[in-house]
Amino acid sequence: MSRYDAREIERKWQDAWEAAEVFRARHDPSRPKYYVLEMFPYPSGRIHMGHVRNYALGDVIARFKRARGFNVLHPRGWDAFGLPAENAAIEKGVPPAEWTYRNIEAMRAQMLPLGFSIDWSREFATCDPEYYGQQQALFLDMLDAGFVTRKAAVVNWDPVDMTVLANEQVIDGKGWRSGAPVERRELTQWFFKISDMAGELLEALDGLEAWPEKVRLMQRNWIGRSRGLQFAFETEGAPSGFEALEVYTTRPDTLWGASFAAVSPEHPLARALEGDPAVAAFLAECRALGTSEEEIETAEKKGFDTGIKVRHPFDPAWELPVYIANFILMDYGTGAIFGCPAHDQRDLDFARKYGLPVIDVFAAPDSEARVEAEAFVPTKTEPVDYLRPVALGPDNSSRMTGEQALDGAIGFCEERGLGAGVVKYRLRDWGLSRQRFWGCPIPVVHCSACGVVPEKRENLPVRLPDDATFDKPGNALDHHPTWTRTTCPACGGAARRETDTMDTFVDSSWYFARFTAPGAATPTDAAEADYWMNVDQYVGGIEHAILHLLYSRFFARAMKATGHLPAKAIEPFDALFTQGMVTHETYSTPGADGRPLWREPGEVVRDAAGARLADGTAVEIGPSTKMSKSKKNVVDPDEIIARYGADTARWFVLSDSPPERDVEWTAAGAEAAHRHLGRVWRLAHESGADGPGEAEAGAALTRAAHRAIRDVTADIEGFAFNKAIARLYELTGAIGKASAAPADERRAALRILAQLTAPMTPHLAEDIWIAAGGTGLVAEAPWPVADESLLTEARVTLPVQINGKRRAEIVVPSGSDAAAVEAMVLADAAVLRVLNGATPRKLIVVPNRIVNVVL
RNA sequence: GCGGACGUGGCGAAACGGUAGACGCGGCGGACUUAAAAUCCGCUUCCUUCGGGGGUGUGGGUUCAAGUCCCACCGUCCGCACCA
Repeated sequence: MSRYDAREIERKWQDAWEAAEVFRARHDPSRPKYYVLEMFPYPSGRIHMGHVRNYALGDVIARFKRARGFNVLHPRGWDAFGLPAENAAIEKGVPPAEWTYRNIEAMRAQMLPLGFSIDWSREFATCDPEYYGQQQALFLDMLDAGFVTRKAAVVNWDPVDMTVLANEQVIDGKGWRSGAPVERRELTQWFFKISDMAGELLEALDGLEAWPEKVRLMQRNWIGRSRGLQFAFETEGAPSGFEALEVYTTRPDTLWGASFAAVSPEHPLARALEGDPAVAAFLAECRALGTSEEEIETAEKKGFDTGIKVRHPFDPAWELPVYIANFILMDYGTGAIFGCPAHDQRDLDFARKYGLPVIDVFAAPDSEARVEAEAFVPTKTEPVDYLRPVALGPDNSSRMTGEQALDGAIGFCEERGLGAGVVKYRLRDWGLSRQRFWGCPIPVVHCSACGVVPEKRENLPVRLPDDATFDKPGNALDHHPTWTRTTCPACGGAARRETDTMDTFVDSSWYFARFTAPGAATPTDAAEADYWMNVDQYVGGIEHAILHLLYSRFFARAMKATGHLPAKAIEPFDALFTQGMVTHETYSTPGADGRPLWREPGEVVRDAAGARLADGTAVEIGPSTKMSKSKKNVVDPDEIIARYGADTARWFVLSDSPPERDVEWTAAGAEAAHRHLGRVWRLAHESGADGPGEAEAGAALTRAAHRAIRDVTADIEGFAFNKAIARLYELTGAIGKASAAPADERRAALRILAQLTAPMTPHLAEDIWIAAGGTGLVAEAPWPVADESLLTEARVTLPVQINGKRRAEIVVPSGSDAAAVEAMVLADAAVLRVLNGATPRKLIVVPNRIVNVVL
């Protein structure tokens, strides 16, 4: 072999790793474990550069920790249930299981050449009956333990996917997957009672110090804690059963500014009035308006005066009208509010429209201004002057912050029995029922005699049928001729299976625990879970910042409560890293209809002057965006591996940007990465001069190698992989220039380079390790340790600033004390020239760094 | 509107409050070659009268010293939002 042949090298070392079972994770209590996990992929059929980056990042950590002496668990599986498989079944007639497993085969075949240090013996797919059967067992345990409930609920109905969506899966009023506007339907649904855990899930965020602050903040906002007053208005003229109207408010301090009350169109009171044709017409109008929050938000505020009155809690003689209003959400608080137009823009718009009074409760300090067109809504931490406080502030003044006023108002109302301070959360229960075929069947049966009955544990898994047909819309399980027929586990009579399957977020909420014992006959194995949990480092995309991570945190708690995880695992991910995307320039030529015609990078010839097609057509270069099929700015990992090898792809996605930021894939960058690896290969294989060499050059090289050990180690630990790579470029350059160094020292430096580069380019590292006289596998070699005595230079160059401007530099022995440095500075010719006879007022000497002369 | 992140050469980016621009891309020059490719070496923030002078979005401030800390503003991106 006379040049760098990535393909041959990579195949050879992958075989060697496999033969030695280097990456097989074995329970070994004598060694500290380290569990590194990347978010598992959906088997769409092809891997993309985003996968390569995600797994390259995780592999650096896994290989580094292994070299540092940890017993590393680095597994991979497949998030295999979901709609695309059913869509394929509908469109192409391929059974979902066949489509899915075929995709898994294809993607695994694409992944293996990348040489990730995965323990493939633990691989599973969530659609394996062995996995989802355990998930069913887990579900039954959670049902027994009270974490699951079944309730009639207004649900988000996706009319395209024909399924129910969790609130969390509705984005801007549209289904997160289909993008179709969501409709509202009432169904009986299965729920995980995650809202019961809202407070705990919120508080525990504080302990997740190795999570990005951004993710913790997003979860905090999602859980949405608020404190306020819940109280009941006494009603006048309401139907029987509605003598009181429960209201929740976060601003009880504005009660003196109340001018109306309003209920949601879905409020029971509104429904009770629906017999009135006018009410019915208004409610119909509200429903026709659409149900997305976005539509509700942008619609004109409309209300219907019910004629009912409520008494103001502070003054029974003061009556407020009760409206049904289209902007009140049933899901938040009690679905009923009081309106304070002066301090809420929605209420103000509403009051202006219906001629209701606007009563100022507070104003900016010392301001005479009163609310006109815009409501006055200061932050709750800002002090304001209360014109009519419910209670005075802490210092008996009417000037206080909203928070102080809130405390005072809650206290005032509680003392008089007018209401209670309560904490509410925005987080709602997690609806897990899906009316789809390709998911984990919910293991219960419906018996006409016994009602809803859990399936017996010994009958698990409740398997999906292999012979479903997809010629009708809706749930193929419902259409199956025999699958739904079963016997009741309680009475033995004829019964019908539940045909709802589970949200795929359930599958991904515990897979990390299953990896600790993928073959166990129970969901987890206590000893294995105790040894391997928690995930020490989780790596994935920011798009999962809320749903997947919140659900997993909930599941971990429920699994602890049901005996499936140890107490330490209630927060399953000790550290989280969210990586950026892989982007690429976009290329387009003018299309016939005036819209851009997107061009693949392969069609485009790019040079300094611009870009054009092979036939010379000018190509417009657009901004670099996430690689996507629609814009065709996609680079296929297969092609890159075929042309340059896996190490080049790995090196490039790690090298150019910090991992949390987006990285732009460029053809020139990939070329450069490959060129560098070729250079490393040549350095190891070209026959350097034998013989004694020059001791000084050897010493300098050895020092450079040990500095690289120190720096690369620190950079990897700090996730600064781009900086680690910069240090490796430097070390490579130093070896290349050290042709005069003794051969032994040169080879020692090459072995250090092999070890330091192994997390990024593991195949090439093995190759140069052997070439430089290493024994065994780098993948099994301990991480090198820097020799402290080699890290300091004998002399350092200190810049000398005069009044903060750099004017000279002096060379002093490393570690010189301040007095010695001062003397040298004051004797320096360049310094004396600038001083021009002046006497410095002060000399600041920062040892080994800098000197500043102050005049 | 609220919350957060960010703003540094032609580009991707470095920089415990201590020489701004490490490292890479691109560019320029050179070596090798009949030539090219490959490879290697050097230069590459801007201005400059070659002495220097300016420079990290803008304007202030703190400090011996500010890309870094503080205040205000401008811009970009992300998250949340008629949430009572």
